[in-house]
Amino acid sequence: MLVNANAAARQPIDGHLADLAGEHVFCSEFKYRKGIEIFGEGEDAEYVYQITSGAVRTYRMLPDGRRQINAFHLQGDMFGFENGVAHRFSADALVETQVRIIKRSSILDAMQNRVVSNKNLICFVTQNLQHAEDHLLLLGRKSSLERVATFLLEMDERLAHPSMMLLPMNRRDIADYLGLTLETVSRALSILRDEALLRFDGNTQRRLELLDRHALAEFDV
Amino acid sequence: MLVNANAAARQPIDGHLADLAGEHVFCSEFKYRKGIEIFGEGEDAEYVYQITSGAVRTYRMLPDGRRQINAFHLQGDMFGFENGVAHRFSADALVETQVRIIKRSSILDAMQNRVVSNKNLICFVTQNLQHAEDHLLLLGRKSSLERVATFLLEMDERLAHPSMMLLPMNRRDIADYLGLTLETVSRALSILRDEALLRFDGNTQRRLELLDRHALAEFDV
DNA sequence: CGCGGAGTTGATGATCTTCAAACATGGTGG
DNA sequence: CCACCATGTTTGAAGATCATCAACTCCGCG
Repeated sequence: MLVNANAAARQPIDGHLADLAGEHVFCSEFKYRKGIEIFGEGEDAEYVYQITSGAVRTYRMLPDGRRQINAFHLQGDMFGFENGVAHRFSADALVETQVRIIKRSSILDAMQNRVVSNKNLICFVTQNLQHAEDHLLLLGRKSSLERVATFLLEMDERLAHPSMMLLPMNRRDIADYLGLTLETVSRALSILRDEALLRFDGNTQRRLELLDRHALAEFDV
Repeated sequence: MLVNANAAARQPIDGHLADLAGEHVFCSEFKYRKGIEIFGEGEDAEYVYQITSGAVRTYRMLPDGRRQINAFHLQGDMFGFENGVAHRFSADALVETQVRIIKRSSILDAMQNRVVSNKNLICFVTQNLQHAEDHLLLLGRKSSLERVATFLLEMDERLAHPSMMLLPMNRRDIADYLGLTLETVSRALSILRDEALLRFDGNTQRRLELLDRHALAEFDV
């Protein structure tokens, strides 16, 4: 927060998770199959995670099954930071996903010994905060069309503006991220397609191309 | 907008802000009248703020006037932290408010010289993040009654469970915090009053007493 | 082939917003 | 001390948006 994160807004750290805690710390690589839980709400927050490939959703649930997805994490992103001893939300792999993990205690030790790159660590937490704050505006004040347009532009940017975008999540995940139902998301996408702002690749529903980013940005407010 | 405030004598402080930057840093005290802007979106993020008395709202606005309040800050809270050079939000005094301010650069220098309590700094950012994440769930997935009940319990806790609670914000502020309209907030409060979960003090609308915190917590999910 | 998961589309309904009116409150000045 | 006005709040009625329920299609896969 207090440090300048400038251009590399989406790049949490300079490359490797180990940089965060100096060269003294080991990382392990883990692989999760599609749909598998990486950690659950209430579990001990023992590790911090960085995605090397794949995609992850972090979310909270209400007792009656309502779910709010806080964020989708893609390649290079880190997640799992906690203040307390337990995770306050859950994380699942959206697709086959590979992660580096590092023990939280390693980072804490490293901090104690002043070998941590504090700037990077704080930048990362602040990025999560800024993303959450942007999302508050979306959830509190945007219409369904605006939410979907915002979502498409966010994914487009994070996937580096590919000509053909492959969404790693289904309609329900998008809906639970945007505070809508999957039907409303589907309807909004159909409207944007009918307005020629995007098109789907053949008969697929997850491979799509943004045809008019400028017009989408107007929807985005 | 520091021009509107009266500068008090420079003095060392104790409490969080001082912990953050060590004992070497000085703070000024400023006072803002009700409704006055403390800083605006896009302005240089030169200072960090801590409330000694009063209350502050931080918020973002869309071009057409829609507003989302991210948080209400009360006595002891800090706000105004940013990653970049500019504020990403605005902040106004809700009531007559006194704040301590410290130059961001002081904290940055202190970090450089390793005199900052890094743990505290990261904890602070993480606390903001956790509040935002809780609020995502509220905005994305809770009904109007649930939102208002959650809000009342949050204020109750932050004001240390007073027998009589004095809200420093009006209905519109509450609505813009909860992603509702002021009418919906008013209706929800009337329902909770009719159900004897709370009562207003006399004919006032901002002084109220929670009569059944347990029942409110059930609404809160 | 048939089955199940994912997505689309339509009809209906609930919740919340919008528009409007009435009332209360608190400060100001005659 | 009271009239007066701006601001804030409540309440009602009507309307819009989104959710729910349901039917159907498409595709992948055993």
